[in-house]
Amino acid sequence: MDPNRSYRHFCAMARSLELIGERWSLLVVRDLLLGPRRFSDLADSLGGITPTRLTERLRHLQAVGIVERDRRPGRREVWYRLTDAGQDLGPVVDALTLWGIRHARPAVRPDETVRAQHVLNGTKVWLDSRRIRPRKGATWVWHFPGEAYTLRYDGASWRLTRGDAQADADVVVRTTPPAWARFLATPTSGRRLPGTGIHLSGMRSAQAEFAAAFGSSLPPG
Amino acid sequence: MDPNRSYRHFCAMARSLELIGERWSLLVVRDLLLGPRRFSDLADSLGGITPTRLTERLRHLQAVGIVERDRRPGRREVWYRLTDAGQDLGPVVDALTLWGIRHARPAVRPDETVRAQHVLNGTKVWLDSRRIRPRKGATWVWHFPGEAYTLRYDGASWRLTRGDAQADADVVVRTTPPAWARFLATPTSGRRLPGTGIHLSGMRSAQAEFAAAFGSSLPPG
DNA sequence: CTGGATCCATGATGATACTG
DNA sequence: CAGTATCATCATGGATCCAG
Repeated sequence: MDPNRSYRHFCAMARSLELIGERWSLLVVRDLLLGPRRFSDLADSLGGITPTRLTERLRHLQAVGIVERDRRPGRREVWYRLTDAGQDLGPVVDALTLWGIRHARPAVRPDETVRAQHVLNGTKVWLDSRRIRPRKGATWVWHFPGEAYTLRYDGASWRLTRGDAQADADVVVRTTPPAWARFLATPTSGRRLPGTGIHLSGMRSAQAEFAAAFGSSLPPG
Repeated sequence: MDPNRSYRHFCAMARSLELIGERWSLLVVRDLLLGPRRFSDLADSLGGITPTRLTERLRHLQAVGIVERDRRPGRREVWYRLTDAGQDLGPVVDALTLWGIRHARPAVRPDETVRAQHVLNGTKVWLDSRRIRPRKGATWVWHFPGEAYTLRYDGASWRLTRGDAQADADVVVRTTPPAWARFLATPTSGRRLPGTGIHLSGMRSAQAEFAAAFGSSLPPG
């Protein structure tokens, strides 16, 4: 088992792919980008990966300095998190995400699992690519059953975090991962907000700005 | 042989990786980013790939709309080039290249082939990441034995093209791929220009700007 | 329940040789 | 020049089991 098979090119991209080019590796990084996760969190959000494979990938990512393993004394769980080098893979994930949005037909397939984090990362990359630029600090919160995510515009780009921004949300979206996924997969011309399984709250002007960002408009009244 | 094995995630990045995540695929794209190449050009610049694998990757990239195959009537050669979707993978290649420069120890290994295109793409990404911003239109040309490459600053980022920019070069670098690779792999504090196997020409002020961009300075006189 | 390990079948890749 | 053919090896998935 030598996942480090070299391409033998003097090429920085080839070097990167020698470290994170195997199947699943970048998906593990993607799922750690918003913060530490346990083995079983990863196994769940990665869907089809087998425990063997996940163990192997985590060990390898740890060996090359992308992932750190954190076991607190007295605690049974093991938390995995990204090192600084791992966090620096964010732009790689975003570039692949943007290309996928543009060229890889992002319709929801019937047999797919839909995770909130993945859908919202797509939302973030899409907003960045569309140059959606509200006032600095604008904050939109998605409430899904059991979890919440926040997108905040920092004046230059959008930032995705896990959890609820509490009081300072301009818009709160209540929906489910599949409902929001279907909305994103709809061409802008066919989008309606609020829509099936999507409920908005917040000041009307903020809701209108939100809807406009996604190519929709609010119904009158 | 099903290179489209789905991850079954509703995730744009996973979609992308289903199309270009297999070994060699992104390296083929990388080598086509500067223009069409023949099968044997690719086999050469990709070094270790076997003909079977290269054929398979090209067919697959063609099937998913990233590569086009072009055979002129009466000609034996087949030219491969990127579609627009393929060209859009440029940011993915650049993001991986930048990560590799920062985190994947880009020293030249003894058994590696060093291709001018790969080294200069690293040079381009490095200049972009360092925010090296000369006047708009600034043009630096590298002359290697048998081939030439041009880097030009367009006011926002650096552009790499194959071939000589002819008369409007501000600086011309005469060197070899390994010599320039060793220069790039040297920490900025240890770089010297001109250096071993690296010869500069152009107005002295332009040469000084060039050297400064790479963290070096010119010797007095 | 968390975090694995093991076994086996199959898919993906590499090495080498050869062809129109 | 642009591939095929054949065979060996490596990587991955599926299923099952196990220790703390």
